[in-house]
Amino acid sequence: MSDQRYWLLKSEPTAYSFTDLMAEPNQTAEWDGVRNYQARNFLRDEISKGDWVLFYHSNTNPPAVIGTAVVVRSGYPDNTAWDPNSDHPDPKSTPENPIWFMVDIKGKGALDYPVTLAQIKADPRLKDISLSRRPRISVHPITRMEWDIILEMGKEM
DNA sequence: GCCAACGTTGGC
DNA sequence: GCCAACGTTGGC
Repeated sequence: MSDQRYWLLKSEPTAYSFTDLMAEPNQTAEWDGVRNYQARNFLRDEISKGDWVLFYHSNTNPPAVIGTAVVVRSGYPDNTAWDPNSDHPDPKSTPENPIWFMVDIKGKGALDYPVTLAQIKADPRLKDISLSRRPRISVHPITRMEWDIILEMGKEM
């Protein structure tokens, strides 16, 4: 709790959108289905309750940060991995030896305006953002400065 | 829908 | 443990 951290989580809106999150009871949902080891390590080891989250829509036009959320439960085993009826079953992961982890997040609010990937890439202050440097990971740490800049951009036309 | 980037798998 | 083949992500 003492070390406030900031993250960017990607989701394909056709699979799960920010609107879906805000429609959940208490605007809270499990962030499950991550099946990438680097992202898993962040979820298991680093994301903590109370951390802030930028919710990013990927594989859509345009890709953009669309809202904010807060982590309400730190990393714990992703039980959808051993549910054969889930969208992302992985029989190698078991309750005794879980491979995959998830967190719970609570949606806070949409930005006034989405901040597009093009805007992020065009801003020299954001040239080092993990989103640009490490494509295809669904969990990115961001800095407080990057958080502030993107939220500010989300209030402007 | 194309395809670049990169992670994962599996033969050897 | 190397690395080619294959699969996936995700911008465009």
